[in-house]
Amino acid sequence: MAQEDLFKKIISHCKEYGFVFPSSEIYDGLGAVYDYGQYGVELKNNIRKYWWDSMTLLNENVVGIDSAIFMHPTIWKASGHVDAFNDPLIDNKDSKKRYRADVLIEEHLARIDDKINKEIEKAARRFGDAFDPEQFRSTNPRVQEYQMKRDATHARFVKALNEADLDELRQIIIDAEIVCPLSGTRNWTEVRQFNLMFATDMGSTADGAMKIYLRPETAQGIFVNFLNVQKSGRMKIPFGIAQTGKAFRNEIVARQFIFRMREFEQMEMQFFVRPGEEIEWFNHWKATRLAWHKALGLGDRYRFHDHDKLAHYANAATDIEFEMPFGFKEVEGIHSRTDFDLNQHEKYSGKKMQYFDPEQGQSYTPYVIETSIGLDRVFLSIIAGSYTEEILDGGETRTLLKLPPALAPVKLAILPLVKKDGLPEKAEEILHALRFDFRCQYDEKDSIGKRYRRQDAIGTPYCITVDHDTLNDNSVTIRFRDTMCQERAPIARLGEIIAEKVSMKTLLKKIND
RNA sequence: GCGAAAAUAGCUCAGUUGGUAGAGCAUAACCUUGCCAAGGUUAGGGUCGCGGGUUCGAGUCCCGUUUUUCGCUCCA
Repeated sequence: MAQEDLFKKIISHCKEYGFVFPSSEIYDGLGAVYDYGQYGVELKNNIRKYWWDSMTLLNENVVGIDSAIFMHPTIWKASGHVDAFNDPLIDNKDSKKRYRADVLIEEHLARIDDKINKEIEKAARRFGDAFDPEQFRSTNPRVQEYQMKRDATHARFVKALNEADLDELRQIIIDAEIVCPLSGTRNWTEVRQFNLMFATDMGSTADGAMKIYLRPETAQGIFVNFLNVQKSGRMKIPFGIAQTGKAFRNEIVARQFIFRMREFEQMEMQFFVRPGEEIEWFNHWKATRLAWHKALGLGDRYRFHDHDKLAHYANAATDIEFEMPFGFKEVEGIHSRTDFDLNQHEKYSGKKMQYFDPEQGQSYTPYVIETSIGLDRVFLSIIAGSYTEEILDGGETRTLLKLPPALAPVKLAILPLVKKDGLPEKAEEILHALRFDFRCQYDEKDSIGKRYRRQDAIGTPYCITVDHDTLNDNSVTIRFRDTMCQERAPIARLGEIIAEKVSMKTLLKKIND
């Protein structure tokens, strides 16, 4: 099956079986926003719990918080989001390529620098040892001309950036005769600003209303609470703070189903360490996080993608990528963020963001290892990794989700073989005993085979079938989703048998295997 | 945001040179049956994405718009 077809089938399956619906569908939908349905929400909640428990139960030095989506606007200046999420973009009408206007101008300036340097190198070869580059630079007419042009453009550029003057940015590109690297033409559109943060007003709309942003990441809620948690929890370095929650980005292009949404959920953990020990911990979390993914049993579909080009604050970064139907895609990022964030908040807030280390007898700003994972992306990876179409002996196709049992929305279906002879009553009796422990479904409609397939489609790992023998010996059959095999078991032992298979504990233990 | 393609029932899709809207599966009820999507009878569900235009008449032709997919672009 072509990968593209597979992706379409997965999207259809998600809608048809109540996992994911397009938002506001009866009003034509809302771009890149999706709702989770009755089974989707269970799966999503289970994934979140798996992550949360793996962080806060398996690491005694990791605790959780839940910070607000609204935060003080200065936080986003300190984090760099106000600047970095405001890209001035310009399109070339001929090549249809889009560029960042500021990058085009910076590249133009760099080309002038190259020309100047080449002139200097040429002169150096000509004049030999007696050559004074600085004197040449300040006297040679050609270099002077380049330099003047460069300085003039640079001055206008800086001014335009500071004043966010988009028309002036475009004018600089036109005046400097910058051409599209692809088409070679100067046929440019207007420069447009795309702010990737959603903004709203807090307080009255009269004077004094404050423009605030919906958080584009949950990490900053952790950084600003770093000292609150450390002091109130008597935490000692190294320690971590975990948080899950919604984040919002006004993506220019948001596509590929729930892979890139404008409203999405992150699961982030910031781990605070001693400066100098960050690479060791970076490697520790890299291994730990990959093990978490692999414990799901979706096969060898993960890989690391180390960043060659690091963000200005990072000294190591890697992604964990999953092989989606549309290629290997980032599901989780692991970054060594140095002390950048805490330093920034110290600078902007004026509050000391340091930790006194009793063992070292001194204060320092901790370094941070971040693990940042997209809940919706994990959801997609699990659906994509477990969606299976199986050709049976009869030539029929069976569609099933081979979900990890601990994450399955429904753990157990309880099915009377026939809708008479007291079997439904017996089945309901079993249902009422087990539903305190497991999400169960009762179904008596249609043939038993059809009911099995319905459960396969939503990934229910086990079906309990009540037959005529049940009435005599109080035993039932357990039918397994992946193999379609059946085993007979006494009703009294069902709870214990199923619990062992579907508990979060069983999944968590696999991380260390 | 640009370009291309698409949009008909919950899903997958037919729909002839323009002439009253169809199938399979799914859903619900009943009968029959009973271990892997069985059969029968019946029912519900679509102003054909939306808005204009051409026409006696538009699912079909034209324009606009929205949404989706693919490519470009962006991705802390």
